[in-house]
Amino acid sequence: MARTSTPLRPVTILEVAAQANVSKSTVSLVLQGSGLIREETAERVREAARKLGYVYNRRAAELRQKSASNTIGVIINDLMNPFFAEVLVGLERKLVDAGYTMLMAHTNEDLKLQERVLQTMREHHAAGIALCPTLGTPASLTRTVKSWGIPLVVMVRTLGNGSYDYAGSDNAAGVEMATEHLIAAGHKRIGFLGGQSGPVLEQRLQGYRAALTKAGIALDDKLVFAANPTRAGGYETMKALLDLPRPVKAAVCYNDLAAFGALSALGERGLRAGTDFVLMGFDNVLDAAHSNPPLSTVDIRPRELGEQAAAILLARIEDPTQAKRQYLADPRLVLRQSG
Amino acid sequence: MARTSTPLRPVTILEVAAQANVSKSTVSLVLQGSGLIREETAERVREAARKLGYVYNRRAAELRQKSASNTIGVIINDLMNPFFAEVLVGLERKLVDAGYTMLMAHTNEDLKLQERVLQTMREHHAAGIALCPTLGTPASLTRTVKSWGIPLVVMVRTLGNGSYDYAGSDNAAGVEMATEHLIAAGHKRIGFLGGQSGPVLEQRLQGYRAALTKAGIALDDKLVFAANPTRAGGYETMKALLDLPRPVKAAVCYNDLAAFGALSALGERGLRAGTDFVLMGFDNVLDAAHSNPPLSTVDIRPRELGEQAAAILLARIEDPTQAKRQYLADPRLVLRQSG
DNA sequence: CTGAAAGCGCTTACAG
DNA sequence: CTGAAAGCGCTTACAG
Repeated sequence: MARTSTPLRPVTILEVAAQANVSKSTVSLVLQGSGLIREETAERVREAARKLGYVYNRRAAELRQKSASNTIGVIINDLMNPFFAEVLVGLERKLVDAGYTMLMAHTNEDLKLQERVLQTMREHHAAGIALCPTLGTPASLTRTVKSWGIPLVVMVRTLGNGSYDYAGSDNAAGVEMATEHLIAAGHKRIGFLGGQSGPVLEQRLQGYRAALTKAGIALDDKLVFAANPTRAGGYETMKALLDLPRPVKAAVCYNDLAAFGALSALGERGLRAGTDFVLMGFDNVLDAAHSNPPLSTVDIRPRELGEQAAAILLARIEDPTQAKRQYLADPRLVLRQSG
Repeated sequence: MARTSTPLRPVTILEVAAQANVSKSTVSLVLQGSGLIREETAERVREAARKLGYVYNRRAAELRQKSASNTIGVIINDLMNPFFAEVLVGLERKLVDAGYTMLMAHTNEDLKLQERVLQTMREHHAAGIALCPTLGTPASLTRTVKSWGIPLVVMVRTLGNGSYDYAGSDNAAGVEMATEHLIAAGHKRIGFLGGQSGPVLEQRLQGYRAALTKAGIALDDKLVFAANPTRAGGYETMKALLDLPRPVKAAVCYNDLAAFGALSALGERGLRAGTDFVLMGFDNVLDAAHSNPPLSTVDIRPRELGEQAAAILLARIEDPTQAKRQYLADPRLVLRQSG
């Protein structure tokens, strides 16, 4: 009777060895693709494994080898933001290409949860961790993870001034470009919409201020509205901006998501972005090309950012002693309808 | 000298045992939270573990127990679609609450990749798999995974007529409601925009046809435009619809994403959804509340869908013999500006 | 090129 | 309540 697949008693290399008439060491060598075994024998082993429905037991192998697992932990703080979804896709692609599997966790800006998933990844012997840190993460975290012996790449948000592997974007330069673009179009009163306090907001705000300063425009605090970097945040702050006694006709947003919300608010007031009001986003998520109207924004290629983060992490796993690496996406203005 | 954290030689229960002056069995029992050990002893063990920086070695434990890992494989076909991102967030939340870690993979509609990640999850001894199948996945896959001894829940897309755990939505009923809403508003020529061929498109199209039939409106094939369920797809098909010789002023979209693209096309033509044209989406992703204008759509609560999928999978893991379970999100119309 | 033996870090009966 | 011993499925020197 043919052996049907019974999950009850998984096949081990011992059975494969018996079937192929070799010792289990030989089977092990073949499975690892060692060149030490005669091709004829190797084929017989592979045949036996196939026939018996053998499944490689990673845990046993890793335990014996005392090696890290082939998983990489990825911690994202806000998956609902398409920017992070795009980063994630880029990251994942590179990781599976390199033979890794992704352990994914979503922290939703919850520091306690972040601690927990970090611990879990440690227990899983993750080969590396890509972390987009929750707001409020202590700068010492990079050292902590290092002390665990796990390579780490920090993404998007910086973590203090220490030196660590990092993939992000030049936020200040990007927003400065966007702001300058509006200034060049003749605007003097330019709003800034959205963004939670944190390193990224600081950097982007700095770019905003730099552009104004260079143009000799005084900073007007009443024009900057912090808010959650969400559609809702952009929507509310745009309405607040439009309600200002002295009219404003231009704004740069913390990110595209906020800009989409702002577009919605503009529409609600019967205003059309690009003609009645000029608006700049930041990120250039896929959606920006097909919003209503299409969004002018600062392109930092989210997907490539994820790929670069993966490349840095992979290189670090390869060589733990190499110098720290940084990738800072070079911001590029992409002009569409809105601005 | 105090022991500093050296990742080089991980601490084992043997060392903890020595430190606490007990045998390693006792340590093991304490770590598992067994009530067999006197609290005083247990505390001494925990103290020793803490002091030595002991990290639980899951692999060794799982290997010995021959148990599944505490990971759950989640396979998503399109993370760029906020609908799936929301499903994922709901799913992940429930999973970590139950003490699991998520192995995440993105297939991007690539069948070969799906096979590969499924194998990987098998090798990892995933405790369960939540799969949103790639288009073209054979219906037999549910049986295959079952034969591996791994609980499976299928999400969103059905997989043949077999009986299996499933979480999705009542697509036909949802689109029928949306279409009826447009008919009730007096429209007779109603477009259908976007959607790749597959079970979901079939179901939604069926709802569209059912509503027309009930209202005694003849189906006009020239009004249905299949396309990728993306913003670009919605954008292109809306333009094609508007270019039809006989004007059309209403459409239901395959999903919200396509609807957003359609909104963009409408704006480009100087048309305002809600007044010049009425448009319905499907899904009710978060973005729908703040599009320009806010989108009327069919709410299937993506996040809850993910939570339900997790609940079904968790229940199956708990009791592999229980009857098949299905969750079909009950569609609800949410009317905003566009329709 | 192949086989016998030890051991990765845990858990689990089994005695005591 | 605690300890000694076996074993999970692999890999890795070490002989031959």
